[in-house]
Amino acid sequence: MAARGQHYTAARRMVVEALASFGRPATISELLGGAPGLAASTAYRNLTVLSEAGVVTRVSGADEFGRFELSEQFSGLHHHHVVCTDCGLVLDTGAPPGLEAALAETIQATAQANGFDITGHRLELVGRCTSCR
Amino acid sequence: MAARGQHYTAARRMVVEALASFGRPATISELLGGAPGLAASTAYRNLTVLSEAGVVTRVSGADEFGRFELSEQFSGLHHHHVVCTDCGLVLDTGAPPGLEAALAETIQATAQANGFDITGHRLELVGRCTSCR
DNA sequence: CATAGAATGAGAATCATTCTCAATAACTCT
DNA sequence: AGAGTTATTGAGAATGATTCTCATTCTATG
Repeated sequence: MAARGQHYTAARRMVVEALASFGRPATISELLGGAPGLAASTAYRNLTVLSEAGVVTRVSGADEFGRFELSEQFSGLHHHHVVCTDCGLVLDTGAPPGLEAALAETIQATAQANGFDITGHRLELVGRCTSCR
Repeated sequence: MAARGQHYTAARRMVVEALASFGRPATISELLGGAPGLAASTAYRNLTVLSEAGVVTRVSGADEFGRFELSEQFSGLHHHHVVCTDCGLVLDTGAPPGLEAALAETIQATAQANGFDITGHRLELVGRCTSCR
């Protein structure tokens, strides 16, 4: 962060700590609820900054709200998401080794086929959560 | 479509044909460009209707624009996406059998762990496209 | 502690998307 | 084919999440 000429301020700490306490991708309004006194414009600005710095990752669910979570290098493990098509809830879920191995092969093949420089992947399992069923 | 008390009108045909001609997930503005004379409000409305009818699928890329494509049952094969983190371009890519098998197992396990009723999955390989490199 | 650059907050501005509503088109029934 | 009923359209207004503006306040460092 400092290496980018940026400060790790109180507002940014609030954002990071609020995200950490959720343990799943949070919307901006959830974030503002979990960080009292934080201005919306500051939250958006810092989410962008933190995202560029690689601290935070933007997640897209089933609805149109942007969701954010701590990047894998800060939150711990590589993981995927389960998305509810009804209410938009997003939860974290594990990444089994067998699946990751199959993904690695696919990525290799896809990179060659499309000329993309592939840096990561996102897997979302979509369905309906317990309360929407 | 008729079973839902809805008409397959000229405007809807335009949307479907424009999407078919793209061969990849298209944004609304791309769609409007490919369907001259179509009102934006009609395009949005019909995208919602067609999506509820299962003809069209909403895809989320790296940027905040909604993208749409024909559903798998109409376009042909099950597939995944490659997303460019710079320009937001989304392309279709294949779904190798080995990967799908690994996914099926993961889905099974995840459903049990989270209580979700999982109906599908989305895989996005993220990276940078040829022109953004 | 002074200074320069970075960050903040309140509100205005943007812009994709959704809504409203009067006019028009598409089906059904006879 | 014509009348009646319901669905659809289009233009613009309204909504709402996100971004921008700018004067003020903080941070780090000499």
